[in-house]
Amino acid sequence: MTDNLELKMDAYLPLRNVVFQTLRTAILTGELQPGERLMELQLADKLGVSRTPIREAIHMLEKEGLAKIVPRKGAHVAKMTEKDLIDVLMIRKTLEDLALRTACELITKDELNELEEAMHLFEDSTKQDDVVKTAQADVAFHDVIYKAADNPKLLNILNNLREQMYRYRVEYLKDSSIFPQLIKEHRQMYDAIVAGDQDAAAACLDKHLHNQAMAVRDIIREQE
Amino acid sequence: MTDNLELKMDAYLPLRNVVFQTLRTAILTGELQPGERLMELQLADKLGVSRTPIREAIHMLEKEGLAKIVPRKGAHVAKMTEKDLIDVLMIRKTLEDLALRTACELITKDELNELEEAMHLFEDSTKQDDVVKTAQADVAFHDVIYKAADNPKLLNILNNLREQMYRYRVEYLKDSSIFPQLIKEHRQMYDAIVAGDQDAAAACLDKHLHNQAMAVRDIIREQE
DNA sequence: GAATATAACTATGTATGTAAAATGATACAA
DNA sequence: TTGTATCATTTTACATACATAGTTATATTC
Repeated sequence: MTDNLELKMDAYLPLRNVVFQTLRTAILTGELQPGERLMELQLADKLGVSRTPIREAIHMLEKEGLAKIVPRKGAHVAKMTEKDLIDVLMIRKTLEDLALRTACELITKDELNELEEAMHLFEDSTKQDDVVKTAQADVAFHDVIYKAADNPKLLNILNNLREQMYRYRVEYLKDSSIFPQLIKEHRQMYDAIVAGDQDAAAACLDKHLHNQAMAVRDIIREQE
Repeated sequence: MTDNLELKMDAYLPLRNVVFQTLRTAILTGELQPGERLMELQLADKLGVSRTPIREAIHMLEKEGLAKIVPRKGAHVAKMTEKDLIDVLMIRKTLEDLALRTACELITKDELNELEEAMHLFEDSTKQDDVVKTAQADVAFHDVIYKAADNPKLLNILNNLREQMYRYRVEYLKDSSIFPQLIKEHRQMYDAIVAGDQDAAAACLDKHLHNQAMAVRDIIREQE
């Protein structure tokens, strides 16, 4: 485990949330790797807080599917097997399709502008060689779509499922040769949404997801 | 709030799990009603444990969508608005369809027998005038189907979504005049699965869900 | 040398004390 | 009567101490 976990005490938020964000980021960026143990005392020491907020943050991580808690044994960063990937993907495919189609129907002019902007921000980010930023911009693009579907519960589930895969995907995003493909897919999706063509948008999403899945699968296979 | 919450210390489980189960049951049976506050000290007193396991149990309830925690203000039993119902239903419809179709493909002989047994157990329970038992038998029937889909993540999400609605449904199940309809729907679904007819099963499920939705909607409207 | 028992240690589970925030009540002023 | 300020109370948030389960290492026995 890395030694440089540090709390950002920006705003006044409950400590558990700050700890949660800190650990979450560490997991998503690969600083804390799948399978790595999350020990309360150790983390409390490292972050300079007591065990209580650490405990609560770990429970929050479990809720997000990023950690696994085994009673009386402790917690570790959740690992993903190939079966897990298939399972998650099956659900994502179904729900992303639902979100996308709903968004096609409900999306407003303002949200379309937002989507266009998010698309451009993503394209810009790919030129800057900053993996984390690119990943965030990608998430932001899809988030605009999900939000347009106006179903917070759905948004929440999709974010959870996505996170579980995305932390395996950071590695893959370091290979900048895939950016043109991603940009193309985003543009196609945007165009289909503007045209209100649900089927076209859905087809595009399917391809997009498939590509992600292949990348994550390769990384999982390497680890096994 | 009722005064007769009591812990069942059956097995050796972490206290937080026991507390969680106790509170969960109380919410699902309506003993703790939507909107009712969940205060740590009060519950700790009532259940004869310290505040820590109560706190952790409440967080587990939040994860299940049964409680809502507001930082520095406390927790209460989650309330469902009509919009929430529509949102949840949209997701359930999609995912139950996925689970059912997958189950149609993967279900084994043994699981088919299990399903038939669960169906009969449900029918028996309706003759016994025990609402809780009937509700459980209904859940058990659908669980067999979900389990056959062999996707634990999907099972988990579906259970969560179902729970959020089911606690509103207990009232409705007290009206025994609806039992014949439910029994018929279960039988149709069973037959369709045995025949491997995905579309027929899905159509049946859709009707089943629709009926549930109407019942829950009425109860939500009454409360508003 | 292998196997089992036991003891030391580590990490989680639970209880409790203290601090800080939010709420509600009461008093006073406009 | 309404609005504001202050204070008491309630409740959560965090820290810490103690209890117990689980793990590992060591010693003893066969």
